[in-house]
Amino acid sequence: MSPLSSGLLGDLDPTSDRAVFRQIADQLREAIDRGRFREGEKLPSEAELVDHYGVSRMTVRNSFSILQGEGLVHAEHGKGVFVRPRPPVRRLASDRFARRHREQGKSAFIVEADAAGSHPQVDSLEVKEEKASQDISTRLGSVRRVLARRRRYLLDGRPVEFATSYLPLDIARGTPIAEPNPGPGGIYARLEELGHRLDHFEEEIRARMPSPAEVKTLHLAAGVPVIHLVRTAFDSDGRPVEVCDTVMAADAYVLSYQLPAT
Amino acid sequence: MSPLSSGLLGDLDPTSDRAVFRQIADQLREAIDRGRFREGEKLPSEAELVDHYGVSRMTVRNSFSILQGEGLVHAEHGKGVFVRPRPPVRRLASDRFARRHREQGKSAFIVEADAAGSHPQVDSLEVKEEKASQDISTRLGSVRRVLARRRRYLLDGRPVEFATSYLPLDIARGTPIAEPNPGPGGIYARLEELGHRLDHFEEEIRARMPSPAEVKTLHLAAGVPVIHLVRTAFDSDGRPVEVCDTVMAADAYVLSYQLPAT
DNA sequence: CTTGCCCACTCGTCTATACGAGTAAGCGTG
DNA sequence: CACGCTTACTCGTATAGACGAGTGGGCAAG
Repeated sequence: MSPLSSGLLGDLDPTSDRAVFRQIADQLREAIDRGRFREGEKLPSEAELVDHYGVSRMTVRNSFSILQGEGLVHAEHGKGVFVRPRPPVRRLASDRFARRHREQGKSAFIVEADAAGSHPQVDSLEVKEEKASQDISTRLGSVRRVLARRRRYLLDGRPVEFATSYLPLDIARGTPIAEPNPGPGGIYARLEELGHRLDHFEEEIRARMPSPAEVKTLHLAAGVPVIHLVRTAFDSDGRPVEVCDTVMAADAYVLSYQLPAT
Repeated sequence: MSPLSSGLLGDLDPTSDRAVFRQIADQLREAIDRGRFREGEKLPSEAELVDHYGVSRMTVRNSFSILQGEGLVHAEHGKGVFVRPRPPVRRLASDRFARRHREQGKSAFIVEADAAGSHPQVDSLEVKEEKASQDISTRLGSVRRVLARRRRYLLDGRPVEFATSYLPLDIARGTPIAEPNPGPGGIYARLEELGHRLDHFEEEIRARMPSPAEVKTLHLAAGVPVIHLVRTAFDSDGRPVEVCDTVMAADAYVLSYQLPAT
C-alpha cells in the first residue's frame, strides 16, 4: 500500500491563506516529527506528491526545499528524498585539555573516539609559517607571522571538524611543535616542556551557516550549521601562546562546560 | 548608473558544468564578500538580473534562495533583496552567574544591555507548574512535576533569546521563585537564601536550525541557526536545583568561556 | 552465470507565463 | 496643504513543460 493512500498525509486547505507549498511542508514535517517517516526513510517522491495533492512539481520541490533548509531531509539524485538521520554526536567536555588527559601518547581526539567505539582519522595535515591575519595577530598580542597547524578530523569516515592552531614563531620555530607530529600529549605538552606552563584557556563560541568552502571540507548537508570555536591558551605569565580556530559540523557536536558558581 | 552596467557582476560561463543559478549565486556572494554591496544595501532586482544574465526569473530566484540559505541576504516583499546586516552581538561571559554579579537589584540581562547602550526588554513572562519532560526530569533527578519560568528577551525591540527555567516543586513552591518577579538577584539569589548554596553549573551547547515555532518567537530570518544551551545548577550537596533551557538567535550571540588548564 | 544494455524512476536544472500582493512615489482632487 | 488614488516596481506563489543525469532492476546476449 502506498504511503499516500494510507492517510499519512492530509489534504490541502484551499481557504487557508497559508501558501500551498508551506501547507505541504507542514504536513511532511508533522509526519516526520510524529515518526510516521523514520530516520533514513524515503519520503514520497515528487511525482507521488504531485499526484496526491494535485499541484505542480515546482510546488512540491518548494516544500522539500523548506524542509532541507530546516535540516530535516536531504535529497539524493536518482534515489529520492530521505529523512536525515541524526548522526551520533561527540561530546566535548570543558576539562578535555586538563593536564591529566595529556599523559598518554595519543591525541585526545583519537582516545575519545576509540572509547566511543568509532573509527577516528586525521587528515589534511599542514604545518607552515604564514602571515597572521588581523584577528589572529590581535589575539596573540601583535605578532606578524605565525606557525599554522591545520588538520581535519573524521569519525567513521565522516569529516566533523576542521581546526587550525596558530603559534608565535618565537615560541614554535625549530621545536617539535613545527613538526607534523609533535609527539605524545600534543603541542600543549610541548609548550609546557618549553617553559610555557599553561594557566588557562579562553573559548569563544559562535554558530552560523557554513561558507561554501566549509560545506565542501566538512561534507555538510543543507541545513546544517557550524559551530565556530576560537580557543586562546595563556601561559602563567598571562601571555597568549596559541590560538586554535575550529569549525565543527554542528550536528556532530555537543559542547559541555562546567562552571564554578563563585 | 545601474550596478549591472558598471561591471559589478560578470558573465556566465556556458562551458562550465556548474549550474547557472549557482554561478549567479557565486558572483553575488563574491560581490558581497568584497564589499561591492554593503550591509543593508539592496541587490539588483530579480528583473534586472534576468536582463543582465539572460535567464528566466526562476533561475534568478534560485540563486537568491541559495544566498538566503547561507544567511547572506534577505528578501523584503515589495522592496527588494538586501544584504543582511550583521546585528550587534551580545557576549555571554562564563562568569556571568558569579555571586558578585548577583548583588544588584536588576537582572544580568538588563544590566548588561544598559551598559552596552542598547534597550533591553523582557516579555512573555509565564510562571506555572507543569509536568516535567523526560529530559528535564532526568536532569533534575527524577522529578515528576516542576515549576517552569518562561521569558523572552529582547534587545532594541528585537527578540534574541527565549528561556525556560525548571525547578523542583519541593524547592520552589510557595517561595518568591514562584512569583513573576522573584526579586533582586533573580532566582539564584533566592535559591541561596533558601539554603541551596550554589556550587557549580553545567552547560551543554548545541547549534541547529530553528523549528518553525522558534522562527516565529525569535523572528529569525532564513539562514540563521539557533544556539541551544541547557544549563543545570547544582547546590553544594551536589543536587541539581535548576535546569535552564535557552534558545538564542545565533547571529546575536558569542559565548565566552574561561577554563583552567589544570 | 555473468556481462552489458535498456528502461523506468528519481531528482536537478531551466524556460515561459500568469496572477497576487506589498511598497513607495507621484499626481490630482478637495 | 492634506488626503487618497493610481501606477510602476518589487517579491511571492503557482502552473506546465522540457531535457539532463544518477540509480537500480530486469532482461537479453554471450
